[in-house]
Amino acid sequence: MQPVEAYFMENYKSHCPQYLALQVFGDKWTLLIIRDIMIEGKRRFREFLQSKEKIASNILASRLQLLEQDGIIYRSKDPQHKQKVIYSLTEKGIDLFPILMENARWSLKYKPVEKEDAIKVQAILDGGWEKILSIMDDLRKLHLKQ
Amino acid sequence: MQPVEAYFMENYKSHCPQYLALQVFGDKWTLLIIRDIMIEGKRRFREFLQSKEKIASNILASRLQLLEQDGIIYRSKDPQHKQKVIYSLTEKGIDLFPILMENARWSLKYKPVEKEDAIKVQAILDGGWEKILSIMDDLRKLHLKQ
DNA sequence: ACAACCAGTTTTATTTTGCAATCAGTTAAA
DNA sequence: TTTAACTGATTGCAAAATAAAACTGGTTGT
Repeated sequence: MQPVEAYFMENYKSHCPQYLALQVFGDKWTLLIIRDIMIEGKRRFREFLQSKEKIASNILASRLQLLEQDGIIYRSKDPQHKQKVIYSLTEKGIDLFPILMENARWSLKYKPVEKEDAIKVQAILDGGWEKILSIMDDLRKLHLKQ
Repeated sequence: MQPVEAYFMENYKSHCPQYLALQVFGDKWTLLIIRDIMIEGKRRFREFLQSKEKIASNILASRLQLLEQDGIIYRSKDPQHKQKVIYSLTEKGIDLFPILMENARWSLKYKPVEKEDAIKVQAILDGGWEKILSIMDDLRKLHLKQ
């Protein structure tokens, strides 16, 4: 079996778009890590550990590894500090932003979202696709090496 | 503690919109059930069991129960067939449709989606919000009792 | 009466998660 | 130059969630 075929032949149970998406971020933590990168500006292991929801370090390590394997984030090392790692988004990762926004829209309507968050989200939603695309452009400038 | 306060005081780890959304559908199966109702038109326990991804009946039962508790679906009994149960979407459930569409948009771009599915999804995405809202209206006619 | 059908439940084994402690290497201060 | 603090993790263990298969009690059609 050739590599190219192998990619499309991966033993997925189905090739439904929902199923394929949930294989990547269908769990309690993955999108929270993406949120921490996109919204909170976090880039390092220790920063992710300090989120409100208190992810365990072994779970965090495994999720970061899966996200890297999936090509949603990439790791690079701080040249000044040899052991420091910086996590960045790829284009594929930045493209998850609209999903976060739809989640937020739904939560805003049906869940007890913190007032401060609600205001921020509403401002983006009011800006429509234009606003979302401009935020994604900002993320590109921050995360993609030219 | 009064009921109304109790709702807003639920012991969530945070009141971040992403976290609150993932508490409801942050797992491998929940959104696939919603997909089966919205896209495949499934309404009954046996139908959900027959999806391509082969959900186990105990998991299905637990997810349907959680979705009902969350007010995303409701159960009703077929008056003709006493033991038959019909699952329907609430407005809160129908409002998950845009999330499915954003998931699909992402998968379409980055994952090996089945061609037939890809064509259907693309047709909806080409229609923009107008198309999405009209599909949600169709779902309302089918699921919400007047 | 009997077989097929319905929505689940039970049982058991396996996998994943959560938590705390710990690790090896690197840097900064004394 | 020891020493302490910080870095991104890893390890061991218990608890919880999931998966697979068999099974249940009731209903319906023949």
